[in-house]
Amino acid sequence: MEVRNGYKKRLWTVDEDRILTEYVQLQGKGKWNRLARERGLRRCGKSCRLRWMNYLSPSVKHGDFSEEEDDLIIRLHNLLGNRWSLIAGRVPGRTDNQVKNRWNTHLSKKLGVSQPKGPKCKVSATSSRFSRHLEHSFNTPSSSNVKPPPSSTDGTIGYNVLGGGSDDNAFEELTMSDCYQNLAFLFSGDDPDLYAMNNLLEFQDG
DNA sequence: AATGTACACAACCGCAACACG
DNA sequence: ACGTGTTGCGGTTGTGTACAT
Repeated sequence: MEVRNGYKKRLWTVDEDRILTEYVQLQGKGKWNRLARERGLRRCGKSCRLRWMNYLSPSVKHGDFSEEEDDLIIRLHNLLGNRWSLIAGRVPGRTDNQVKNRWNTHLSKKLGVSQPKGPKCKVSATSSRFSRHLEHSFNTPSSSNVKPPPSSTDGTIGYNVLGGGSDDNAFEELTMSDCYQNLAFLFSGDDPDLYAMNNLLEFQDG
């Protein structure tokens, strides 16, 4: 087994889980590096954080995905691309890792979607940053990642500019009905990313 | 029963952004 | 303004297991 940076890649033991859980119950989340040092865990802080967020946290739902969850993920992915944390935020009890795994192992095959290749089309993480990204992208048509909006002569009103990476799928066209279908159930929330997307679609439409 | 293979999921990595002194 | 430590993200890879041969 490979050992890097003094840490092994291995599954968490019951004891390690217990130590981590006790620490979070006492000290709260955060300071993951300190936890690893103080409790003598041979894990890096990032590993501790991931274990808590993806598995030990009481808010994490375990077990099979329901059809409703699958459907939600598919629709969100259609709209947002590989923005797993944002998608996971709208699938109650599921983490970004779970959603990502679900997509990669089940849903992409089910839909016959090829895995993205080539240069990544990574969008900044936070909502506000993403909103700025969208704004910037459409103010600067020469941007390497985002094509300028085409003229709307074919019923296309929006583009999935957040796509998973390859040029082939990064700008998947969304028809009017696609967009409305996707957006209708999403805009009950107040996510600024989706608000930005809504503005984009209005811009396209107008 | 032993071995090989495919699949699902857990865990790690690199990077970028953020927080704070 | 800068440096350092921390957090969060998406992509990738290792591990365990079910199934086939």
